[in-house]
Amino acid sequence: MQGGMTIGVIARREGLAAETLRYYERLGLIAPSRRTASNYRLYNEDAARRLRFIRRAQALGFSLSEIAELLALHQNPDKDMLAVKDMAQTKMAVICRKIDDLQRMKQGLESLSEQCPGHGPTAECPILEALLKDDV
Amino acid sequence: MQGGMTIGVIARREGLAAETLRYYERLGLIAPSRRTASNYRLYNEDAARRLRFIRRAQALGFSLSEIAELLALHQNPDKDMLAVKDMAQTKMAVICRKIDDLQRMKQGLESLSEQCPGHGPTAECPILEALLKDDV
DNA sequence: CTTGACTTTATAGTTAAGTGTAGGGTTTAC
DNA sequence: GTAAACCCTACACTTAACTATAAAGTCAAG
Repeated sequence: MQGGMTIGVIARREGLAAETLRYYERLGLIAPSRRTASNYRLYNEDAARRLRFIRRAQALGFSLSEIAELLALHQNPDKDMLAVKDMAQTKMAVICRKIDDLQRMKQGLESLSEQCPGHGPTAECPILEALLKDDV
Repeated sequence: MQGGMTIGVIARREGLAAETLRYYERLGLIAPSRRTASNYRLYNEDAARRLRFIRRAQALGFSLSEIAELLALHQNPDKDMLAVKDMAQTKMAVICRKIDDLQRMKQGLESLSEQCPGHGPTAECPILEALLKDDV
């Protein structure tokens, strides 16, 4: 078995399950560089680099389909890096909105929590009362 | 059809789909106060209050199963409001961690975006290069 | 008395990113 | 030469919160 890593070897090296690699292949994210006579996938260092790309891009909040787009942009010499920068900035905007939403949730929980004495029957719990109250 | 709202009426009033109400019922979140002779669900104001409870609790980041717990706490006179406060504080901690994660993503995207001149072939894009680079 | 807008149940599909299984073939180590 | 560990495909399952469908029954208006 020379000239490449089998799926188990590269998966172990990159900290993924072999099925995850096959899944990524179905999505068009990575393909083995070739197959053995017995149809085993063989991967090279380029595949390992792509897997690290995927991991890092996921850590920045990109979905697998967005990562496929990013990889396609990288592959295509006619494309401009503006497209990449645009994706990064769009993603930043999405993340900022999520942060805002979460901060609003946090503040809501904080102010309700402050009103709760912390003991007594739940029927008098100010948190539950606030959630149940009639006014919209 | 007196003495209650049919599923379509309360759903429209609360801005939900009727199927969502049936779904909530399967999860044990709300039940109609009674059924007509022809087996139609009938809801009262209490159900409407519960639906608003669900909506507000969702807006604070609680899952439907957590909301079921909250409603059960409210129903049970033997329970203490400490349990509610604990859930609120646990949820706050979860939200804080999510905010941290997102802030780290945002900073990563920001610093990569700053390095990108914004035009030129994608092969030279510093964002893609950073994601692809060999060192761990 | 029929048409259309409701309602009922049970069941299946959606999204994202995997994970698990069945039923087979292959390679490696002893 | 055989057992363990690996690989193949195809398909089903997972979670959360819905959403949609089919096939049937009910209700209100004209």
